[in-house]
Amino acid sequence: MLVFAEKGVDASVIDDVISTAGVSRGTFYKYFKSNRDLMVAANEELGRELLTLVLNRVSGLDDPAERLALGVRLFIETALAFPLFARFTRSAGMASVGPRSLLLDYLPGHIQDGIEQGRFFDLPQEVSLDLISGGVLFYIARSSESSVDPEHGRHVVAALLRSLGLSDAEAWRLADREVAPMELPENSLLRRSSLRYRPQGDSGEDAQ
Amino acid sequence: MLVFAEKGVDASVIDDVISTAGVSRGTFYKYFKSNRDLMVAANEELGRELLTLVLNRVSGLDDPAERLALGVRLFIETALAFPLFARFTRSAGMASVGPRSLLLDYLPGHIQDGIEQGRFFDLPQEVSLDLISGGVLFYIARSSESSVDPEHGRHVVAALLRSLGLSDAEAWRLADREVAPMELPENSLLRRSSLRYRPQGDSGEDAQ
Amino acid sequence: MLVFAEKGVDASVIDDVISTAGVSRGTFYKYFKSNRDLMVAANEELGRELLTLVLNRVSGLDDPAERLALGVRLFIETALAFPLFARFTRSAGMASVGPRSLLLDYLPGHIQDGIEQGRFFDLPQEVSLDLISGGVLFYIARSSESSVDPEHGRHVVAALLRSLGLSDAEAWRLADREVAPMELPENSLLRRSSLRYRPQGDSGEDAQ
Amino acid sequence: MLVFAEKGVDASVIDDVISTAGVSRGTFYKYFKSNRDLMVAANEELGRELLTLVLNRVSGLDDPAERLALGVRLFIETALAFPLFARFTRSAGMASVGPRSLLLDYLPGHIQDGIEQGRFFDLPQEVSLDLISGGVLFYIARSSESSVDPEHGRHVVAALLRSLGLSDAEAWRLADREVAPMELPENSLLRRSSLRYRPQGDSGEDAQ
DNA sequence: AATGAATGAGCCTTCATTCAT
DNA sequence: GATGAATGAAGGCTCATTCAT
Repeated sequence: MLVFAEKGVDASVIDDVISTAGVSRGTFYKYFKSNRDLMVAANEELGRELLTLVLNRVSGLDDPAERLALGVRLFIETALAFPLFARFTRSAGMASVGPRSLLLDYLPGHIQDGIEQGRFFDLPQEVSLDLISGGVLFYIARSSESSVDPEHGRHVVAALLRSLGLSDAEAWRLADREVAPMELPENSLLRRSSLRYRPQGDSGEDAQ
Repeated sequence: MLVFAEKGVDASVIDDVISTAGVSRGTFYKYFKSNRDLMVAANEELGRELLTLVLNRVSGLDDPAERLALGVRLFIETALAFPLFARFTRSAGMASVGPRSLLLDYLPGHIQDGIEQGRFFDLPQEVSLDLISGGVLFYIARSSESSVDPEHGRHVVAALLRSLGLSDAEAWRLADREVAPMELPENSLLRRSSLRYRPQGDSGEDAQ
Repeated sequence: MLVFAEKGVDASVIDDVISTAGVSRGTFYKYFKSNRDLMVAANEELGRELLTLVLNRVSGLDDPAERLALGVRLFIETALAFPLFARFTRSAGMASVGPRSLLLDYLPGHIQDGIEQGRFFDLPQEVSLDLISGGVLFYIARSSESSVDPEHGRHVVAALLRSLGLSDAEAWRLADREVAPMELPENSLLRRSSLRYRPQGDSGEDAQ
Repeated sequence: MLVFAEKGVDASVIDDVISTAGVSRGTFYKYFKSNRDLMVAANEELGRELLTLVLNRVSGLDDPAERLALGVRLFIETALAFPLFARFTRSAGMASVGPRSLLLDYLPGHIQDGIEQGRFFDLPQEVSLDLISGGVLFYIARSSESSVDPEHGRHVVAALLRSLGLSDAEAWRLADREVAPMELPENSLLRRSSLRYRPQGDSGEDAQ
């Protein structure tokens, strides 16, 4: 994560990876077939971690709109709390929201529920996903380039809820809730790597 | 554009560029300092082209919401009509919506007008931009990976308008208009390059 | 001369040459077959210039030791007075004292005379040339790297005369004379180019 | 050494170096950052080798003039005995006598001693160095271009001693001694590379 | 199981030289 | 006679990958 966040996913690496990991070339190849392999693995591991936590927090809620709102808020707040995560997400670019990603696992169910319960308009599923993924990713990416107003996360969520069909009042009611920060498990990948993270100046050069 | 669309911006090229362009190595370096230089130039040229056309179509309209709606629709429809454009946009990834991009030049004015005229909620400007840029980019990117229902462009626009504060009815009124396709000038970069474009199977490997 | 002095003879050039000369690529090739061609031409022209002047100054003297001493002093003093010349000489390296060079044209006759008149020991001609060329070149080269004590030119000449067989007293008598600076003709290559010369920091990188 | 001697230091190589060394491109860059890097390293290694041997031979002598004479003779004789060394030295040009070179490490001490003991005139140190370095380098360079009379090495040494202040008789007494050839250690860089050296015709093209 | 030296394909970049205008 | 766009050979350098130890 440290390397991908800093260099971008496509800027060559392996040497950086192994030196950052304190591991030999040979060892790297014992565990990963290629660089992208590692990136995919890291992405999946990270996704699994976050998804589990989000689902824990969300599973008790009846209202799909509330589940969706809270989930997206948690995602955004985690990105703000862990710049490494925001940076990694930006580097992974649209791949981070690709087929095997957290958001795409998490969202469709809640959206579908919302439509069935009449809380959301009957938008085509893909369109909803594009809007949410795109909006969230851009907001997070921006947060890793310049500092963003942390309150704006609520605006993002409210706007997304409105686009799905909620009234402004309703949208704000859900978006405005206080949200306790995620509690990462002791050995969490994100927690461990964030400990070593020292953000570098952003050249913007290799950004996606 | 042909090369960037096919290979992705970061899968290095130059050799492909010059053979596609039918130009020698030395000539390339006479005009561009690096590969990324070329990409930036192409992106800017393309942006200039489209922006000009969009502004022509939009400048007569009084309602900022209408201007925004039409502009975004035109952008989306152009991407669907010119797969090369969609593909290029996906390859350029978030860079295509970066600081010097079409959308960021086009949008802020209209959004601001809309807020001042009371048509839009008073969202933070950046949040609006994130939502629109992100949503549109994701929709276009998806259109270049698999085929999308061309009607969904209207859904995207309607949803964005709702998120900005329009009622559903109002949003649909604007999003549902018929839109005449863009008429690219004879010597347009996009038109000329599209003539040579034969979409390739998408490996997904290097996709952003 | 400006370019060769600055970049060194082997560091690639032509582009620098033509831009310094304010001349087009094509024009360059009309007059010179290659870069080295130009360098040889410049070296010859410069040599001719200096040789003419030295011979004028020296031809009236009967004593071959005196002729040699004055000639070498003039060469050295010119190098100190025209840093461009010193720099160029250093860049040309041993080539500047190569087969077609000033010194090799100038010296042998006087040395031979000196031997025949019993002023010099009967050293092998080549050995004398090595000592004089080598010593002078190194002194000049050093002067273009760091500043040297201008008085040391006399020491060089005195030492060379001693090595050829003169007594220390005799050597100093000849080496210590005041020497009027060379008067370069109006259109002299060296004078004209020196006008434009602004010494750059010496990296020492490409130095010979 | 083989490559530098043959091609000259500035006629770029790497490809020649690695094919001569029977080593891959990557391996080259594992050990040296650039071509010049390698050249510097070779020069230093060679210098270290010779300096060690010379010091061994010279350290027992009380008379600094004798030490200097023997050292220079050894240097010259080694160059004549190992044409590769002569050729390499010529190619390295003035760099071979540059700041980190053998001669500059070796000479100053003895010269200083000589002055203090009244054997040498009180020449400025740099001037002595210029004369000795320049004279010796030129003699060696010439030996690698055409064949030189091996006896002339003595003339060079005698002349240098005279220039430093010794009488002709004294100079010859020291310069004329028989000198046993240097005994290079088994694994000496110079010895090993000389084994593979087959001198090529000298085009003179790239000569320094 | 870990190591890291070695490999070489792949790409980038420069620059001498040509030649149509 | 002068120009400068175009060329492409020549070399530089990096980095993913292999493999003997």
